[in-house]
Amino acid sequence: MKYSNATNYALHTMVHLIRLPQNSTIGVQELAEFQKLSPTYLSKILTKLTKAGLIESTPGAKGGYKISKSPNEISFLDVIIAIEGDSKLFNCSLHHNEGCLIEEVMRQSEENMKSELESQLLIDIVKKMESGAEKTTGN
Amino acid sequence: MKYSNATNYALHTMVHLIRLPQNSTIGVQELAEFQKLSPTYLSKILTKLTKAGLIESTPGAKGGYKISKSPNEISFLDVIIAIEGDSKLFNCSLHHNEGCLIEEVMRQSEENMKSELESQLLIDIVKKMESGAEKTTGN
DNA sequence: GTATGGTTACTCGGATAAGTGGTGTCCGAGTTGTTCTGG
DNA sequence: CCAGAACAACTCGGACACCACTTATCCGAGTAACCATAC
Repeated sequence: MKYSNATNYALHTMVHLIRLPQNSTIGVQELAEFQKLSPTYLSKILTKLTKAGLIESTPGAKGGYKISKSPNEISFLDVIIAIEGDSKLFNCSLHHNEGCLIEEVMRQSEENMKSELESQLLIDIVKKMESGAEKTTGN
Repeated sequence: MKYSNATNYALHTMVHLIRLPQNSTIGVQELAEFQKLSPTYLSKILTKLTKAGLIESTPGAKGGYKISKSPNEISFLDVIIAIEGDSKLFNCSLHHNEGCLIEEVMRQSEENMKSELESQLLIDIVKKMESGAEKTTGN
């Protein structure tokens, strides 16, 4: 069990977008270049983020992507669900008479993780980065 | 991101083994039958549990599997690591100047989940099952 | 100068393919208990 | 009755195939800004 790399790219992209001056857009190639991955693949990820309502795209020349919601409404969990989907991590395939006790425990542990991810906002990361090391552009 | 089915099978098998009378062994086919999966595949899973030191096998006729450690020392996390491995869920592939802040958050949320799984013991599930519904064999 | 058409710079989405890991089967090898057989 | 061999019931491990998903590429379509040309 691992997060897909797409989740990694999505999170870094979101942080990058939040750091942008408001209402300015940025193209796929520029986003791809700074993460050292192909623009075509990144666009797939951006499509998912768009469908989740986290970012929005303006087509045509001078087009690109920008944040759709207010930065302090976007949590880690939002981005992760946009990429990974929101299906449960564990599903008991056996058919029990009633609820599976094992599944209950697994679900509880999953909730513990998600509640942490839900409380962590991307804007906090950005603030830390900008206060911590100003000289480095380090996304 | 999902747990593999093998983890599901492993957990149910462990619970089943714990419910067995002490020092009695049970064969693969019997374990496989009650979970409705092929013995050959289940043996792969049992091999992993054996290597993790959770169960032990006695070869030859009248052989089979049994719990290796005391039941109240076995947590959910032990079983999960035995099957899934103990690699981190999230790895930042970008090379930053220093530690990745995103990775830090992800790691923290993972720890929240693991600490829950570590505190939950299989024996607690067994106790609940035996006190709750005695008529049903249903694990 | 204004309108029209073409070019360019983008996003969008489908089709496709390689790579990887989970799932599952097959088979041969090793081990131990049981049974059979010869003395 | 006893010893040793054959057999059966198991686990163990490697090799292999299949399938699903991730990762990644290519290409055509749609859209909007920009530019050139003609009137």
